[in-house]
Amino acid sequence: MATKIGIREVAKAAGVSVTTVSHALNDATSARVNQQTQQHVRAVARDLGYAPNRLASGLRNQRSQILGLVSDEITTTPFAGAMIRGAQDAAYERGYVLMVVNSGLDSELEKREIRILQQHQVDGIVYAKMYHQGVMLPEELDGLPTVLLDAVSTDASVSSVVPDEIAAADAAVETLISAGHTRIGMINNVDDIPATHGRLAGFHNALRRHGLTPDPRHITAGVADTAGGRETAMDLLALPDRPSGLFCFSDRVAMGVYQAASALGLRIPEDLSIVGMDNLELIADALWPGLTTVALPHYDMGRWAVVRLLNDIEGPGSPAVQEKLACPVVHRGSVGPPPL
Amino acid sequence: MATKIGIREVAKAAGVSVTTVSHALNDATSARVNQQTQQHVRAVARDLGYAPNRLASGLRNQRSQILGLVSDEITTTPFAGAMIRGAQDAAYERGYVLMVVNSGLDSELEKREIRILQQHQVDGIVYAKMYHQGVMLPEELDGLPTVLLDAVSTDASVSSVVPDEIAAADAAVETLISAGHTRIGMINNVDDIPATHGRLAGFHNALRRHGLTPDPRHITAGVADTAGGRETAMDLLALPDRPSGLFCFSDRVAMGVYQAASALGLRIPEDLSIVGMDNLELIADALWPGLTTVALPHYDMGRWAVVRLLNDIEGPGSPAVQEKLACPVVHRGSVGPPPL
DNA sequence: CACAACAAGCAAAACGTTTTGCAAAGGAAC
DNA sequence: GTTCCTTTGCAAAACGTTTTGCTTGTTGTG
Repeated sequence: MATKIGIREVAKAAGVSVTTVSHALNDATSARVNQQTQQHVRAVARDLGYAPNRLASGLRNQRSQILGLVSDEITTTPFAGAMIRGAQDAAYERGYVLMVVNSGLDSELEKREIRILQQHQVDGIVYAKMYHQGVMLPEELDGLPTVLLDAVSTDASVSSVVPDEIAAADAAVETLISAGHTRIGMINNVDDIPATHGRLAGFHNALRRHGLTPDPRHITAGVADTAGGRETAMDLLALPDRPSGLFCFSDRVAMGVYQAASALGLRIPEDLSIVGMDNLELIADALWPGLTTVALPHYDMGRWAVVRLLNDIEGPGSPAVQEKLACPVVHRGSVGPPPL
Repeated sequence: MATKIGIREVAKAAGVSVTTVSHALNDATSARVNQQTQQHVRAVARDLGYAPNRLASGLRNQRSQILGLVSDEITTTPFAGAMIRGAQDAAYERGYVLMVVNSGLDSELEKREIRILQQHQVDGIVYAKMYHQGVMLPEELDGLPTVLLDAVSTDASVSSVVPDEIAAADAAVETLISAGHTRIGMINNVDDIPATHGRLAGFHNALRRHGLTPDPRHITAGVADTAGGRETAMDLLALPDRPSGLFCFSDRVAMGVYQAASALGLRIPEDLSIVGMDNLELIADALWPGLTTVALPHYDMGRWAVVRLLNDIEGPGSPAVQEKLACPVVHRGSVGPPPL
């Protein structure tokens, strides 16, 4: 293998100094090099297949062009992938690269991993959670540009991005209302997390806007998985005046409702309309009929976080913002007009 | 903020030279520093909160302690997360960190991303695919230690790790046989990928070992998603001498079979036993009854790939190996004795 | 007592860039 | 023909480490 070619080799081959090569390649610095030489140097560099050593330039510039992404990743959902992909795409577009680290629930480990990222001189950190939650930032992040992804901080000095849970639930329920439903129920989660409260609020908002009053017995909650949804739905659907439309906390819960409906001999959407939430394609697309649901914008949140972080890094000073991203409704086949 | 503390500051504070600090901290180099001074230096370093700059040491050592992970990530499954987590855990244990990059199906983009990883001087690359496939390595990887994850290469000089599809399918079918089934069918995939052929082979192996001959009409194939599974199962289960046990190419297909069974009034597992494959918890755990299936060892594969890569990097010379990892059966409730 | 051997520590070079200050050459103005 | 810009280029310093000689004491051996 020929000796690794660095800027020196390029300089020699082009018959100029390394200074000139550097200037020619990073045209930024004012016209300190003539058009012709620049062209020439670039041609030579390309021919030689020169690729700058980013360790060296990072060292010199005090800029690594690396972003750290720390995540708890205890999830079995594909959400993590979408967020990371969004973040990575945005980073790529700006010439950065992502260093990914995950620590599960071990906060000691998390701290150690953050320190390692700092040793690698990351220019900033995306602190990601796999579901929308409130967090207290570990103090090792002090002084490092940071953006929260799918989480909000108790201290408001750091930017964050989360789904707009309220608007999302509102839109979900609106879908049922505009199909003609008036007796609408909800199966909520029992955990004390933002999604639980936000989605309930959105549910109420939509009904109120249309002058509908929900029957309290139609607003239930259970463990937010399929078994929980099934059990909760069994009771709810056994009611003599059961709702004709049901908003479910999540697609997994909705799947449980499908099972309960099937067990009770109810057809979807003829006898019961259902809207889920999350757009977990693995489930929403697989159910029969397809589940109408509202998508959590994981990819877009990942993107937003990195864009915001890079803006903070490259032009500091803008005040922190707490962003809520819109959640589009995805129509499939689980909503129809109410039975007569 | 106090001036960033580097090795110089530690040296000054400890009253020794930077050389001595370096030696004291990386005890590797033979006893060139006295026990006492070492202790002292370490204490000072800890008190000052010294953290080495890895850009600088990487530059000096020609070792970045960074591994690149390039993946196509077009998947909506949680598999990617498990693989990356496995890889990351293994990397962490050896003091390395992962730089993750994903390119979808765009091979031009992939090449550019690999070049960027090289600019960051990654010590090696894990080349990951999101489902088991054969690939041709992009030539930009020449000369860089590389391991394939969930893929095998046409050129056998690079190590790789994939699931043992044949053994996995064999174990799945064995589960049905040992429950007493003799009329066993399979719904396979139609794509020309290793999983398709491997799982079919495993199916035949298990039957043959027990002296069972499958009815050719019971071996079918369809698009490997839930709708495909449902349609294929509709025909298969309508047969007068339908199988009593069914091995499905994937959990998604199995979910389609559940739907078909429900539509035809067949109970699981009383009338029909089912084994899936993938252990897609989101589905296998949510189905009712739970789906017995065989797990793809994504986490372990991620780990294996990184361990192997680090061994190649730190002690080169061992011949490439094509590893197949075992896939454990996960028992839930979809297998029972055959109907009388 | 002379001399070697060794332990402990230091100064300086190197890794591959970017950037600052300086120098040479050319042209314009007087 | 001198002075003074402007343009173009270069040499050298710097970023924060690690490592290679080299120097100084100290101890041990004959």
